[in-house]
Amino acid sequence: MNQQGQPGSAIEETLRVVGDRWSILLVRAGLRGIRRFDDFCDDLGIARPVLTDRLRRLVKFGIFERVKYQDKPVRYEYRLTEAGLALSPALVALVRWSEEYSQDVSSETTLVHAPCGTELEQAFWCRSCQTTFGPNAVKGVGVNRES
Amino acid sequence: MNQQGQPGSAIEETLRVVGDRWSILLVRAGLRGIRRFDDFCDDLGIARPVLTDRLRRLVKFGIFERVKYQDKPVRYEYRLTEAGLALSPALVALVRWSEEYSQDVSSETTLVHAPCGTELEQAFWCRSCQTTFGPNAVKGVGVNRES
DNA sequence: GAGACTGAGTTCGAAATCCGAACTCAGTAG
DNA sequence: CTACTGAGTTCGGATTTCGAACTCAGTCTC
Repeated sequence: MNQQGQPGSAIEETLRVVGDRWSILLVRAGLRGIRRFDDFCDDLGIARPVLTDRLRRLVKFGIFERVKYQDKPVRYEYRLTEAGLALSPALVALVRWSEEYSQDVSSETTLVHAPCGTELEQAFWCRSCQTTFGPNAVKGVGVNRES
Repeated sequence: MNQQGQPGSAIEETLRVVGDRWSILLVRAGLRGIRRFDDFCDDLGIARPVLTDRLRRLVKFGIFERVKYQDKPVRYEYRLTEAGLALSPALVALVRWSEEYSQDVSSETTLVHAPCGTELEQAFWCRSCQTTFGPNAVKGVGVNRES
């Protein structure tokens, strides 16, 4: 799929799992506390067969886990794993982008620093330099073009 | 599409544009300096008709722009707009997640702080508190579950 | 103990997308 | 005149997606 033996297959792999219209929305729903099949279904308006498939895939890749939460009629629910929770920075970045650049929709500031209510910004942090910096100082996504 | 009149339609809108296997990869390619139709095609291994469609959509939503770069035979190329560049935090978050959690692939650390070479971390920044903080202190994605 | 209900899925056929391979079309180079 | 390039289009077949309806085990209500 990637012609030249370049690196970068990791995201391709990841996007194959998470790179569709629903998966990220499912993670977001998970973060909002939704756990049960029908609730995902109602909340997102996703078709049931698709939901079945996505959840199975997300479980397989360790983003959700299927947990029995009751015995009498055996019932399972889906919870975000640690790996799933770890997707939240990506989610936050997307939400922020949406608010800033997505046309049409009313862009209200919804993401804030909980303690103080200020709109948050996102930055990269270097623990050895003890500084924050922006995307231009990142090497590896590709800003180092070698064309 | 969203049953209850909840907020959060902004990301849905965004994911309808960017939430497929190729669009994010296209942005990443753009960041790596790729600009021309055939180069996108070769680099990603994407089918031509799909590439045509994706680029058109991304242009329509202001992520790429179609720029004439030569006259004799008129030729156009695709460049990331400011909005497109602004997707890089999301991309970085995804790459980082991939490196850390994606199974199988060799996870080499590819994202570093360019000046010093240290692996970067990602944080949220509050300009009024002048601090960085993690996802748990964010209000709005949903970490404030009310269950 | 018959009927309705619940949660978590399956099954179905129609509609939309995706794919690779081959084709187009304008302009250039030899 | 022929070959080549860049940027697409066209084609038919394969794969996904969809909504609506169905299943199935267990439970609750009378």
